[in-house]
Amino acid sequence: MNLKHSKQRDSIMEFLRERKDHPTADVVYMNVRKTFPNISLGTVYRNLTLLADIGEISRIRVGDGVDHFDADTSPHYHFICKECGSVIDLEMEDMTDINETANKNFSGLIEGHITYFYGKCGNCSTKS
Amino acid sequence: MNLKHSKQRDSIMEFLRERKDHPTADVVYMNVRKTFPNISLGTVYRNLTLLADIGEISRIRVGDGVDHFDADTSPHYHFICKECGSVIDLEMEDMTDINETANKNFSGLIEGHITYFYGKCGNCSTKS
DNA sequence: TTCCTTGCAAATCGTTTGCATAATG
DNA sequence: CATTATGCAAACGATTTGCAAGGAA
Repeated sequence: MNLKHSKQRDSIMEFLRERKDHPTADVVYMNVRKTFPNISLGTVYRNLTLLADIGEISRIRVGDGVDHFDADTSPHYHFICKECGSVIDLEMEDMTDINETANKNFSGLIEGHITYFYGKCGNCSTKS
Repeated sequence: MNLKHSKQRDSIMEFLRERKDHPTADVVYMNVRKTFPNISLGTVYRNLTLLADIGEISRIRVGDGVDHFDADTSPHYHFICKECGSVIDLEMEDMTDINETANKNFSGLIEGHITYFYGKCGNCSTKS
């Protein structure tokens, strides 16, 4: 894959890096538009997909029907608040051992797992 | 919620119960159509959503952009093959303890987790 | 000058919904 | 009869794609 520089892509990366709340494509679009008023949603999607493909960012699917994106590609777990829907990083050790547990009665080959936790975030659990 | 009987719904449930490969709405539609040629996709979606809401079946989101459905509502983990995309039940103990692990450095309240494993299924790992 | 990237709009995909009619209790 | 369920088609939201024009190497 042959890449060329693009100010739009840089701006998307930059925005993603300064946010730790895993924005959606639309949120990226809204914000990058402050710098590039003419950028199109298509361009945002194209770049997010490209960046995810080359491993610069990661795509997070938490089952809310919308893809979230994260500039932090280091392995870590996510928490999703049932109330406000926010996606939060969790500070906990990696559970690579559960792959082996899962492999015990399995005929194929387990290479990894995706886990996310849900409940109420700090904000929403005090309010109620 | 007030329910009335419907042959279409019965047929959907029946089909789901005899399959353990977690079919998508479209697959359900294709198959139930053998019995009810005039059934509409809308009806299939309506019933799958209804059945999932009342807990008769469960909706599985594995990040492939399509919802899968499972007549087995008992808690269990799933495996998704990277090659063929099939969704397979795993026989392993429940890992409720990881909720507490995750809660340690977290300010909110963790109520549960969703985990799925990925890799190559028995079929696809022998072929390659 | 090559060919990657963009903006725009149309298209696609999975899913939902409004409406008039049919089936159920 | 009162209501829920259906079939159909149109509507939807998120994402992708074709194309002609713009920008980087």
